[in-house]
Amino acid sequence: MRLITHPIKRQIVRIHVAETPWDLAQFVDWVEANSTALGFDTETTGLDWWNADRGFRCRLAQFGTATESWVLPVEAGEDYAEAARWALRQAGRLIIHNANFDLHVVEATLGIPLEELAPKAICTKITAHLVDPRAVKEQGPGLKLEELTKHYLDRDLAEQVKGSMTRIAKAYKVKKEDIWPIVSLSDETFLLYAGMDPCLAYRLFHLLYPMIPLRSRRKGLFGWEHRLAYVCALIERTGYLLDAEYAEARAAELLAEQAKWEAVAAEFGVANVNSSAQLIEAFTGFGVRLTKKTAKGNLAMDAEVLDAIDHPLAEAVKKATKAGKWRSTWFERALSGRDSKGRVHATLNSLQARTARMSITGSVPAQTFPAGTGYVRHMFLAEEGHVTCCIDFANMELRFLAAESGDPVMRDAFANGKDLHQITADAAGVPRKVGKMGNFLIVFGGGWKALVTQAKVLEDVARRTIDAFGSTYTYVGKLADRLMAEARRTGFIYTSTGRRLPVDRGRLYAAQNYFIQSGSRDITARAVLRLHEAGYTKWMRLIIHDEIVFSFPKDRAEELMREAAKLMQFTVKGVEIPADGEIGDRSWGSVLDLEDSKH
DNA sequence: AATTGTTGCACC
DNA sequence: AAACGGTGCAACAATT
Repeated sequence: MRLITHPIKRQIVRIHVAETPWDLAQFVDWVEANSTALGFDTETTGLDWWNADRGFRCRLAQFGTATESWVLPVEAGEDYAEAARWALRQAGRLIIHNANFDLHVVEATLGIPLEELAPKAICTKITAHLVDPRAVKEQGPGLKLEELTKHYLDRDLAEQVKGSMTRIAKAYKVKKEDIWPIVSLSDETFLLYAGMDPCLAYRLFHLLYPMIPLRSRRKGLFGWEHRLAYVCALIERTGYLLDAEYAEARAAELLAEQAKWEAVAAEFGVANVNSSAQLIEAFTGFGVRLTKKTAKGNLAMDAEVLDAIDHPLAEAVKKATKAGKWRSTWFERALSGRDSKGRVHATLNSLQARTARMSITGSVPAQTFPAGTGYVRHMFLAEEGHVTCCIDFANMELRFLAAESGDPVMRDAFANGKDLHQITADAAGVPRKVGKMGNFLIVFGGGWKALVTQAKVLEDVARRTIDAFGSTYTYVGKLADRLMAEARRTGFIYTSTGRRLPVDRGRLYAAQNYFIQSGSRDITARAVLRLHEAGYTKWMRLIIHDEIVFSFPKDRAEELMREAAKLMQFTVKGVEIPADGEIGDRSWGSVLDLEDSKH
């Protein structure tokens, strides 16, 4: 056994590294003495846990308390893997940073199912988010283990740990992302880094849990965020069946399109259509006067600028960059993320944004798939004998606003099927489209200036629309005032689920948006939990803000859709937030085609 | 040569 | 008086 010692906050941590199977007897004694709760972490060859049948490996499994940890080289032999399995089952609680990842790793490489460990897992990322959801760039503590260590535990240690893998990668002369499969299991720095992590997670949990606001705990947020994360892990594990033939055909088609327009750009002397610098030079040379600036004060070269330029180069650039982006971001990304069974596994970050909104990352960045067309979504297939079904909430954010503000005009509009956008438009004497934009702008916390740029209307029209909103839905303003007053006084607002959200004092107007966005996310979250309890998880494929995508057996699809929509439907303070479903053929894209053909 | 910052664009 | 909220990813440019 090898012993490495290192302080956290001047308190020595003893890291035990098992080197022979004989060391495991001592590990067993230690686990038995500390089995109530153990910090846990793994070091792996990468992030692609779904590739355990073709190269993905778990290299180390680490267990820890506040002052001691054990590092088991599970890659080096079945004895270590068996000991790790035993300890995982022995522990009353497992404290893990970003638990879903390690639970996937354990299932895929050590064979303990999610179903067995998830109920006793505690995620420090969730815990930290309930205390303070802000990222570092928002002047918050952040949510990564290193960031949390720096903010809450030991600044110097965090800096050291942060740099350690970069230094090892340098020594091996490889990129940082390529170091994980090759770093030696006897590398002292790597073992220190690995052995420290479960101790950090253990300490963070004990420090942070009491800091979760009482109101959050009373509403059971800690528990249901963990159950939601578990459902997301199950959905991630199932993955989504990819139509590789379709994806490859589209990728090829887009590559040809891209090449065609790049050739046109080349004729005008632009070698790289993605280079703003080259384009600025070329257009300036043609005598085009560029004025729009970027955030940093440089000349902008975006779609708006290009749209205003009447020159064949502008057209070619737009077409070439779009084809290139769609090819690489959607089709090639999905194709390269396939597992051995042709499925792709998105990462569903169940508690991500400052407002708690979920994010979807990895090979299926589904939240940003082009809307209004099935072109990209066609590559995702329901199972054999199944059809795709999409159920989404109707006007969730505005209905939520109507409910929480209690505004009688808004409530009446929704209760009696009136056209809310038309009501706003009529009150301002503007077209319905402008009224609609105004309604959504209020949700975002925007003002008349934003309406000018977005709706391309004159200043007085924009002012009139915003004013009309205020005088028509008077209770909305009252809610905003209450939230801003709370934020000004305390720096926070509380949502109706007991979530505490920090509001920057210089951007108090954002309080209303946080309240609506977060409350809406929590409705979707609870809908997912209801669906899970009713046995729908095996059919769920993705959760996208206010929409859930399912793969239903074809012969029961109608019945399951009706039942699922009923489960999702929510009533907030007497206001219904209905959920409506659509059934397509096998591909997700077919659901959109169906909608198109109806209109 | 690898990492970090900037820009642009896809969405709710 | 006015205040556009929240994401992820690719490519290029600048920095280390």
